[in-house]
Amino acid sequence: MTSTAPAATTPEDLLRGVGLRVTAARIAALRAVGDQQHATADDVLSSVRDELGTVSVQAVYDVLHALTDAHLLRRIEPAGHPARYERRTGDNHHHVVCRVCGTIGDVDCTVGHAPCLTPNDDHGFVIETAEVTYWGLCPGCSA
Amino acid sequence: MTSTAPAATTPEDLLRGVGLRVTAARIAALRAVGDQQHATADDVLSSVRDELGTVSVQAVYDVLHALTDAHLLRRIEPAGHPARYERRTGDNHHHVVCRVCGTIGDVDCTVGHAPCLTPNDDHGFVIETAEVTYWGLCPGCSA
DNA sequence: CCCTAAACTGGAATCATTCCAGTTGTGTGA
DNA sequence: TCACACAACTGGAATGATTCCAGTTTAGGG
Repeated sequence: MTSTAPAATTPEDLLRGVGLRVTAARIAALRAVGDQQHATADDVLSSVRDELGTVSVQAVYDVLHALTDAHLLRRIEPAGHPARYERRTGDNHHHVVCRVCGTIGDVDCTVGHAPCLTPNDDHGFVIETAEVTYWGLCPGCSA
Repeated sequence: MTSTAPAATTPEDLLRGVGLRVTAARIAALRAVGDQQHATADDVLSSVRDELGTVSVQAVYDVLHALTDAHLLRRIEPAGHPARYERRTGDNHHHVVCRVCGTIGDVDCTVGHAPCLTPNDDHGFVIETAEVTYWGLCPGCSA
């Protein structure tokens, strides 16, 4: 680790920036997801416990909700898998999910900027976002 | 309703066509999903029970799996909602989900045929399908 | 440095779905 | 036409992710 760069936004600053109280659990969770992109709530729980000792399950869910609501984290929920969290927020990127092992990769939206965002028949729905999930096999499982 | 056309493929024929045994539960489930597009397992359970009397929870899940595996049904799983089943299979259509009430609408893929199917960086994944979910508000909830 | 709302604890509950072991029923081969 | 093997179904218990709840602790503004 040896956190060299003092200039980079610290977890504390991030939290204060969105008006959230600074707590050990939040800092630890933020770092956990930074270290392990696409972490599950359970991954975060282990990671936070490694760092802080005893932390309740509920605390981790609360933290993840708070951070997600504040847009410091983004939650993705691939069908048939527990929810996963990532730090890349704000950009319109999507995901590849491996059918075999569940590994997830990030995919940038290439065609223009928001390709399928405008269906011709929207059934009168007011559409806010389009989410693309690619299903396939990861390098390891396609062997 | 008044099922006039005798030529149309019957549930029995559909089942035999894919090599599945013809059972009352399967016929009822197939009709249930036909009547109520995007039905949940629970919707199907009620519907099948209305028609046949006592049917076990497990039977409905078994039936839905069998029909899904045989491509007579397609399963969709919007984040935060129980799985839903539909009869439109084989075509590459997508879904709009209402953030408020969970109502689902079908959306045909317009841009070309499979718009976002080819991300430029696929991380070495072998991609099989692309699934698009639009999130927004249905006509009722946007009022 | 004190107090209040926000955050956290720990245990029970919920919901969709699956597991399991025993019973029933479809449809094929004799 | 019928028996029998295996697929399908029964019913009850178990699972896994997540949430609810009521009481306790703590961050940080006044």
